[in-house]
Amino acid sequence: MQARPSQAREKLLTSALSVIRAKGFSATSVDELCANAGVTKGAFFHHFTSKEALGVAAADYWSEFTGALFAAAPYHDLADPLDRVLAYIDFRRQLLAGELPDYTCLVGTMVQETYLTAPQIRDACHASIEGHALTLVPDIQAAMDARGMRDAGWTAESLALHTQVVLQGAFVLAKARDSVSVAIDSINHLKRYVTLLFSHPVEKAA
Amino acid sequence: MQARPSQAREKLLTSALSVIRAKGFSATSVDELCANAGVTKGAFFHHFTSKEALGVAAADYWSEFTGALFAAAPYHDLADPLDRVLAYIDFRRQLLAGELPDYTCLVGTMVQETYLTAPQIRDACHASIEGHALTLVPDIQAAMDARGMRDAGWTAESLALHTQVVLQGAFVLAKARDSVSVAIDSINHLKRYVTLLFSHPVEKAA
DNA sequence: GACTACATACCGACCAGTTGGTATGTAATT
DNA sequence: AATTACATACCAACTGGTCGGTATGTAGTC
Repeated sequence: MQARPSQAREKLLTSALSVIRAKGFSATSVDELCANAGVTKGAFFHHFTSKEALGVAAADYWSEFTGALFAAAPYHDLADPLDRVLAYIDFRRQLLAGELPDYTCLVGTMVQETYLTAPQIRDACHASIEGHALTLVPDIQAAMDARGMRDAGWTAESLALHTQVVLQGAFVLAKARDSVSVAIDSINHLKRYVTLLFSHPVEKAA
Repeated sequence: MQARPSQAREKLLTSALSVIRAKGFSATSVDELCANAGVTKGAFFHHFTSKEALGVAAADYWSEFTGALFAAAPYHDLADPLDRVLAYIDFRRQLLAGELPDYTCLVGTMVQETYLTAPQIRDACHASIEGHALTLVPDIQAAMDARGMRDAGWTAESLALHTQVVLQGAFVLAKARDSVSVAIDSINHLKRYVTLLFSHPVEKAA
């Protein structure tokens, strides 16, 4: 389909994932990205019309990457929907290995810098987070239905988003403390919350 | 005590709070900061040795600002420690008014960009978050002690940090969605969690 | 209270290096 | 020959930061 298969684009996107997660989007220069990827500036602007366009493409690339990662994860194999949700949380905790830039979230980092100045990047980050969160909704809803939780005062979607809130916040505090332990603690709190939600008798919404 | 009271420094710090929260630290230039504050570049570098030094000063300024805000907040007046913790969460939810840059956290935004490249800023951000979280520990601990919760499997400090995790994460998702509602939902989940933690019979740690 | 000595607060022109982006060329594939 | 995928050279604007200078104060001395 192409004269030469595009290697530069892939290399630039791969570099973008690591460099932007380490330094942030604004502080990452096009030159630095090119150097890290081992390509020239001409190649960069051949594949991306602007730095902002690369940001959008990087967020999309991140969505594909994480989509494949979680689709192949083992937590889907469990029979009970609540077990799957809890195993998802365990899986997220297991992912916290290596150095900070290796396990933090690209789109969570980018959206903080760009939500006002680059709406297209913000939208791509939003789609990435939202898309991932929505994969949890069917299991949460099934667990609620199995227990006849109708008027719980919260929705499956809001709990799915809350898991992402905890994870994003955990990354922020992990960066501030330069330590993963606070993130692990918070994920444990999250798992305890979900367990309590489904073990407690249903309370009437206020 | 001084020849002329330094107006430029104060104006620069005030500007820094709003501009950095809107655009991020890296994307905020010294020139822009000066223009926003109505001072010259000479004044900037008279008061701050570098842009990074301003970042540190802004984080410290933020700590003072928020310290005064929460010290004067009404949730301290309640008699029961658990009520104080829950009222703190309510207070945080009430603060989510106005536009996004008005209620988001300066140090949470800054630390994401600087945790690897500017350790001094990271440390100042860390101190700000940590210092605030620690103000919650005595009330949480008192609530635990009142219920004889010894081996709960979590500590007062970890729960205090978890509240900050939820808040920071809520800001991230609010920016991504350009909507405050997801933040409110997550704070409600947090309050529900704390309520459940203290209403549930103590479980043995695994 | 006038003079000296000095400190602080601020100004704005200027600098070298970097920024995102462009214009033009070339080599391989179809 | 046309298209794609790069490479090289280059640019105007902007970056953080410097520097000489000025205006305005305070403190001590006489």
